Amino acid sequence: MGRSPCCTKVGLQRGPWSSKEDTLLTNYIQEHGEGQWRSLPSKAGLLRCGKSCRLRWMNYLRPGIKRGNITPDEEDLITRLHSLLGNRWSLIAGRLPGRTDNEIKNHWNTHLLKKLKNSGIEPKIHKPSTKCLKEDTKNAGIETKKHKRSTKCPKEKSQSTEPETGITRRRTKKEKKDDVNAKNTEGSDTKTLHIPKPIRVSSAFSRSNSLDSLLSAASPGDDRFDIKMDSLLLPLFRA
DNA sequence: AAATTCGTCAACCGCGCTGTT
DNA sequence: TAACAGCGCGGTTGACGAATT
Repeated sequence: MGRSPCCTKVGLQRGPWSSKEDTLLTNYIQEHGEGQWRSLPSKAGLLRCGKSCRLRWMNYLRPGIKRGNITPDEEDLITRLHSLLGNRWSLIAGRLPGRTDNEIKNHWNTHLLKKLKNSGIEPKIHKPSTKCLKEDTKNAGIETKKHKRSTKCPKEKSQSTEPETGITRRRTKKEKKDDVNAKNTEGSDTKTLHIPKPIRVSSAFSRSNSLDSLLSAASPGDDRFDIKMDSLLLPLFRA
């Protein structure tokens, strides 16, 4: 489908938000409500794109947002939900009042991932890490967009595309991760499996963030139900 | 003290979906 | 039914402070 850029980037402010911008956005939304993100910036007097405004509101300015101090209970819940849902951060966030998908995603990537690895658990499948589990993971229905994007040309980044000069430079985290992945697969005889086109489960039913709505949206016998059950419950049955 | 590396997280990017025309 | 607009999502980046060398 035809798709125009979300905004013309010329003349728009980027980077961290100032308190003045926060105030403008908050005031506007309090007066007019959420939505119409595309036209919101000009109406609110902001030099930001609509997406940026939405993100700022959803993650930081919205009333009831908790910041930091994720409790052990919350961590436990995140871990369990991740074992059920995979990287569906918005669904996971929906079960944690006051937490945003972005915060949970960050916390997962920076804290929980390490924690699980340190305790010998493969975070992606929530089982003890063993080589033979690789194929189970791929069949478990937990799929990410990364696979879909793998054919795209990588975005040009001045830092990461620097030619070999012999000069030490700071490596991006992606490069580091790629190194680890390369090491892990080195000498591996893991076969490339055909993976069916990933299905975005949340969108297959509704845009609600609610796990309950996801679970109740389809009924047994419905194709969508089978997909949903595979996606959500197979990892548990295999445990 | 300076240089380098690491860790964190706010923000950006691009894709795909739904709704509307 | 195609084209488009708007939105939400998940992956990734990069700035910045902390820790280490």
